[in-house]
Amino acid sequence: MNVNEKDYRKKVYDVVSEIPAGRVMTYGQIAIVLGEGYTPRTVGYVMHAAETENVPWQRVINSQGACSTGRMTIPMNLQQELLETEGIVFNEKGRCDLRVFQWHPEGFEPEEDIQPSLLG
DNA sequence: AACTTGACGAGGG
DNA sequence: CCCCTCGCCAAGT
Repeated sequence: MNVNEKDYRKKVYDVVSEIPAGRVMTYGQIAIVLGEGYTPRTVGYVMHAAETENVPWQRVINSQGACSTGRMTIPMNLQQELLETEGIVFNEKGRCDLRVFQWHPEGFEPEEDIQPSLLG
């Protein structure tokens, strides 16, 4: 039997559902985790419908640490406000520090490249 | 079936 | 740093 075509989106929602409060993932990162067939753009395309799904859609932001919901149906400040409620800090340019807040699923942890001095 | 449109991202200037 | 260009691929027209 053929697999449900909606499975393409479901896989994205599954990953998003794993993001804990107070952490974020980027569109590109999710595309890498899901592998072939997924690109940052298609992940974004899936996410535009996520507001009606039962997933923490607000925890997905762009690679610069900023919210991309600007001109869409969602007010751009709503996403940021929700994340700030979870403890994420944004600077005056609307960007947060991914070195601090980015979530890495199991099996996708980064190498120890991070300089502790940068976190202070 | 062809063309356009994105909640994107890397790289060059 | 900011700005622009190009690649990416599902969906809508």
